[in-house]
Amino acid sequence: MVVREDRKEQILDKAVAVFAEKGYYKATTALVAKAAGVTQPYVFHFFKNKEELFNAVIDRAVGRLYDTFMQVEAPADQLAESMGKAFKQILQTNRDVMIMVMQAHAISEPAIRMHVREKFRLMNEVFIAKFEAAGMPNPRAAAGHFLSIGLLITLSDVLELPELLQCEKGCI
Amino acid sequence: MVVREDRKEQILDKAVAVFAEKGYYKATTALVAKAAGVTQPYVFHFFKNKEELFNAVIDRAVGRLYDTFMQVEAPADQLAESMGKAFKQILQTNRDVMIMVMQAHAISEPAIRMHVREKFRLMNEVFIAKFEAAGMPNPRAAAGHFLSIGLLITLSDVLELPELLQCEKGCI
DNA sequence: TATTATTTATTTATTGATAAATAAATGATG
DNA sequence: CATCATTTATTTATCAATAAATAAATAATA
Repeated sequence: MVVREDRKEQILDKAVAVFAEKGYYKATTALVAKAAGVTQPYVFHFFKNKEELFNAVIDRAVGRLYDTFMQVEAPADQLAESMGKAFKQILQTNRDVMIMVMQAHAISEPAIRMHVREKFRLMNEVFIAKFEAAGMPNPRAAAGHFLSIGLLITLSDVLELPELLQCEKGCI
Repeated sequence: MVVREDRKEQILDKAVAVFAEKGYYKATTALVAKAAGVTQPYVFHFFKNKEELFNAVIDRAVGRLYDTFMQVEAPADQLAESMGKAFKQILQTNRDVMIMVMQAHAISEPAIRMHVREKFRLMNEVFIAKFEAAGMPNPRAAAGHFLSIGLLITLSDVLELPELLQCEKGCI
């Protein structure tokens, strides 16, 4: 027997990996439950439905990404590169989080779509602010480019095509 | 009554829109059938299963993208920009094709994943060759960057967040 | 402190819906 | 009438979600 909040955290914790590996539709609530060590119906004791579960997991995941990027400190001319490295670092330390967030826009469920949209809108705003504060010349362009790198890294990782990131001299 | 091949083409033709709008899992074979003006079970007369249908649709879609990019002619120093514009053009003229291809890697079905992987591997190769032939300095980097722009444009479009592409001076 | 009441955690069993896929029947046409 | 096109009817499987039941923990009270 575990107190409610702990159990909920535990489910959220384990769900990321399931959603990242299987994708929203193939990630059954039974699989999430199993990963968390509880029974399938019990998941619905904490989350109204599967969509709400997913959105809660997304909240945490985006929070993680957010924290990591906010920690990056570098002079304007190196910030973009440092942030890019942070992306690759996250892929190594928190792969599930990255994969899940960077593929979330492919889910057509309206409630999820709306939620994901808001997350990306916010992330973009935050990135622009950070790049701007660092005194970068084109913060909006940099933010967009930064996101696009995240998408490419994820694509490369998911499809197991490292050559997509491979370029001439050290690259990214 | 229509001859077999025509009907098959018709199904493939209509399926793109359904897959693009709904995503693989929410795009039921019934919806595809309805869009093509046939009954649901009849779809299986042309495709062994849903996965095969999807892969066939992807083949066509990638072919379209391929054709469009191959048509782009520009001197080395303007090629990247011209290709970027081609992306945006495709989004306007063949939105479904673009959306579908650029989100296909989020499908976890092994047979589809493998197929999509091969398509991207090939596209990347082709892009590199094109950039190289044009005499661009870093063809691999350019190809990767090019793909990443495609991903970002798609994200921006799907989430209805035009600001992700908005940057300081005209942009992309 | 022993006993009872009440809450909180969790499971088992079940339902209803959806969707892919198969098989059998019907219709058209050369 | 034989062949190809197409539909109707049906099966099977999967899964989210609900409901009912059990077990464990905590609180109340005598």
